[in-house]
Amino acid sequence: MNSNLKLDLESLRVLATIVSEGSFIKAANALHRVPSTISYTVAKLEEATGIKLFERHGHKVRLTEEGEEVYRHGLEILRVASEAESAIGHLASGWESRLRLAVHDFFPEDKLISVVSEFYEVAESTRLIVTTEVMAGIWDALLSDRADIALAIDTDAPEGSGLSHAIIGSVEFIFVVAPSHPLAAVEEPITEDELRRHRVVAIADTARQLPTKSVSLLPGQPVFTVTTPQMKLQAHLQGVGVGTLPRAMVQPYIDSGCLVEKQLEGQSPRRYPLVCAWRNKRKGKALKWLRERLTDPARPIQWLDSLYAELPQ
Amino acid sequence: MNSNLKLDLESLRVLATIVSEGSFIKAANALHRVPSTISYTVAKLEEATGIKLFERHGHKVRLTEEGEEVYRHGLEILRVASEAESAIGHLASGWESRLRLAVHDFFPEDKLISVVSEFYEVAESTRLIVTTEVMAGIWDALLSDRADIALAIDTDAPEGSGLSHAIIGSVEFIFVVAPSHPLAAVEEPITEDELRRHRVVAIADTARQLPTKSVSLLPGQPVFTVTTPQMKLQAHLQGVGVGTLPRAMVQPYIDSGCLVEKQLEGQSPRRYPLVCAWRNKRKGKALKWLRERLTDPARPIQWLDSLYAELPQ
DNA sequence: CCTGTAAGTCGAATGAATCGAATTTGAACC
DNA sequence: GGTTCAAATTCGATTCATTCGACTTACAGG
Repeated sequence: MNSNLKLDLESLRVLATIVSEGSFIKAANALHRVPSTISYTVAKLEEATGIKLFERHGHKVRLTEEGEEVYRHGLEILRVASEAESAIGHLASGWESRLRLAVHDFFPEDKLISVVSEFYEVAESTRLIVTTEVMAGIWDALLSDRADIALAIDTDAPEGSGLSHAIIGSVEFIFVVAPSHPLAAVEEPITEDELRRHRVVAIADTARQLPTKSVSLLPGQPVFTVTTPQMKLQAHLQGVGVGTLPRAMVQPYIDSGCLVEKQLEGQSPRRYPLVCAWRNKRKGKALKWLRERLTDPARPIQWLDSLYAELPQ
Repeated sequence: MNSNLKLDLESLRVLATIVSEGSFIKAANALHRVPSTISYTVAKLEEATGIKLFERHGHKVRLTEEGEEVYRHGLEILRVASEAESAIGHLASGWESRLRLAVHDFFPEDKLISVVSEFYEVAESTRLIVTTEVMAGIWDALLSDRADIALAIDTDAPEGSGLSHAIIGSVEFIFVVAPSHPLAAVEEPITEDELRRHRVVAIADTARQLPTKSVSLLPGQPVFTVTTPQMKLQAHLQGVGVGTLPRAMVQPYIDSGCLVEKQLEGQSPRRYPLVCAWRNKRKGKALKWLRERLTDPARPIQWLDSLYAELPQ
């Protein structure tokens, strides 16, 4: 029943204007048309719908009951059309319809949410899609076009891949174990031989195409692999394994005695840069805004424990 | 921001057809247009939106990312428009957009619901609004145009008011009291003098303009007024008051000994007609269908205890 | 290199939308 | 009861957007 009757938006706009203005003449003025045009359009619409829309009492007109119903439907259509027009307008002026942000798992959610809400204030019509990735997964997402912009840890972007990046801060990773864990009692610095005997907790790399990287994994070392930072933290707390975590994430537990920081032989606490990366071909305004917001030195975001200035070297 | 860009449904229909058919040519055939018209319309739409909708690879054409977004919005608009067209089509063919049915409180809900579901099978586009009224409230609703059709008890329609009605059954009202109530022990028939001493339960009349009627209320008799039949029934069960109720409603309680039927002096059990009434000016198809369904002798509805045939006189 | 298919361009024809002037209609006022 | 005013409608003329059809361009596949 794909009704043969064909409405057109212009007639509905005229109808809506007549109703809101109160008379054909006023509608004509509002629409910069001559009154007879309004009459013509109404007659055409009545012809098309087969419904008498107005009761003519000489020089006064009033919507009929059915006319009112048509008017209501018309308003609904116009509302939807107007929303679409607005969204399309944004599109045309360079705002993407969606922007995909890939974020390294370690970036704290609360900071992210506040940036997202700033984003929506300027880019209502762009829907932001945030995914989390781990390690090389971030770069993989950018390169395989699953993301338009990314927040990563470490600058290990593949060469000549059409990606740009800016350093926006740094994060200190430290080695922690539960107080009940055997390593807690071992004298510092812990040697590689000692370390090798204990299970390490690693987060599964989400890269699908790039080779996965192993961070501070010793050959022959037993590994417990988890999928989220929260699971890794839990594993540490319960002594299931050991490994490095951002200082900002574990400091509260160290303070309360639930975790113990240990120095490793030949490995001072390591600082990695936090970077914002993007495909340098893309030009949309939403991408531009988000990139500039994230990399603006004047409005730094305290992502983890540290700011750019603290990055050594 | 009431965007200056003016979409038109025809262009969107063309866009949708191109996408669903897969090429300009096939769209042209489907729309009974010549191919160049399709080109023209697309160019016009691209001009209007300021967005390149298609990527031209020689003689193959594919939606751009933005084009896809416009297409999606277009589909949404067309969907809403099509729904409206369908509803307007129904309106034009005489189906009201709404039908207001006023029902006397005593009509059982389960029977009503089954009629309503039959109604919606034939009249999807008409929304049925059911209200309940008490006594003269029913006629008041019809007369003051708060209802289009009504189910009432007793035929006391005001004269010459433009209403018609048909008798669709009858209902027997009987006098009942709780076994614990003083009247339960009184010898039948109960005299007016005896009756006058006990509180009667009445349902508040919902009429707003017509004079309210008092049914079997004796002068000087104390009254407990409630708003629903269920409350009246409860009042009877708990011995708060006495009065008449439809036999169909109280029979289970009589059977289980929770209520006792008593004969009143000079007042045999009374039968009242059930009537369907409507304003005889109204002409919509939904009203016609519902009126015919409710008054069809071939498909009687067992509203309360009785059918039309049982009405005395 | 040809052939077939699809899209785009252009000029001409068509007819729907708009205009403006004249007419009708009813309400308001004297 | 007549006059005036305001609003809607009718009608003929005009314009301009839409459509057509013939032609051109671009590419894919044999």
